[in-house]
Amino acid sequence: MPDEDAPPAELNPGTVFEFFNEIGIIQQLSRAMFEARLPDGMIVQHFSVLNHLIRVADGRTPLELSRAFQVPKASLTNTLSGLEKRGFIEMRRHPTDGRSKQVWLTEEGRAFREEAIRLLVPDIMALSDKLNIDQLTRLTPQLAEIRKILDDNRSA
Amino acid sequence: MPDEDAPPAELNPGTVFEFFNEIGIIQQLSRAMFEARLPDGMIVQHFSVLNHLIRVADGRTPLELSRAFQVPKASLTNTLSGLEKRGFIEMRRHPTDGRSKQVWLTEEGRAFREEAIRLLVPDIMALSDKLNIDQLTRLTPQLAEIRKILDDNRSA
DNA sequence: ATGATATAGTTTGATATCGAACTTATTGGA
DNA sequence: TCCAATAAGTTCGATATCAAACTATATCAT
Repeated sequence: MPDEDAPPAELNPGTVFEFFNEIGIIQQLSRAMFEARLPDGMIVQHFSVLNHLIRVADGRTPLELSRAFQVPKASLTNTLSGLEKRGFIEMRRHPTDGRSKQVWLTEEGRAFREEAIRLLVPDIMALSDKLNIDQLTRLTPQLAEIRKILDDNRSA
Repeated sequence: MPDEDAPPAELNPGTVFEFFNEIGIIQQLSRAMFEARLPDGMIVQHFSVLNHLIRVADGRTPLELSRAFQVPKASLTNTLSGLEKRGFIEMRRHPTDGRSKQVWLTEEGRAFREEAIRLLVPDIMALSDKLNIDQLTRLTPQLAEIRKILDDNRSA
């Protein structure tokens, strides 16, 4: 059965829905691909945190991280405790705000991230044969733009 | 040894990471947005199944659905039991294969989906003011292409 | 026909997610 | 100063996810 009475072609909710549907499947597949290469019980979220601490700088607070990843702070508590248990990060008291903490990378954490990347590269290279990297490079900023709009919309 | 022909300069793994990172955040945000409008304990996966059964046709088997959504069949078992408990689907024996089952929509299921869409449309319309729908329309087939590559790569 | 193998779906158990309540610390106003 | 309101992080409980083992059925080779 087709949709309701023809709305203006571009405002069809199905268009938006299809877009998010593709996003969801890609996320599912890429997560599985990454996690297959990570050792033990490490999951993408663990790796993402290490990566973020390298890219931005360590010493971030849990709240900063939860905002960066758009997940509830309770989820971060869990992720960070996993990383701490493995000795990849250190939680220190915040120097000026007693309520807060800082997340610092350990040497083991840095080394693990490098090793993880080394393990991932072959997969990515194999994909690169098939993926159009130019296309990916063009898509990323467009996705970032959409992500920002969704994020603003959320808090609005 | 493989040839050492100059690799394209863009083969930086970071490019691919960034792409998947944006995908992940958009997925997170859009899921939260949809679920905020769904009643009770309904989650996106429930809605997606109803939607798929309408779009394709009901009478699909659980395995077909798990392939369509790229999730393990054990996850589908759980999702389907939630839908069945709410009376939105009926599980029937497969007419020719005793190992299998068929998933049929009930009237309640169809009605619920229509109602859910009605509740989602205002959000999507609000977004449409800010999102560039033409851009979205251009992006979707490109994402579908990437999704196919990832999917093939998975089973290969 | 018959046993071996493969397939559809469920169960189980372990972990991830995350809203809500809670604890502790900071801030701001009187 | 004091206390009410706010903020950072944790705990708790309920649910989702999913690999591995399991059950039941089908298919294939001999």
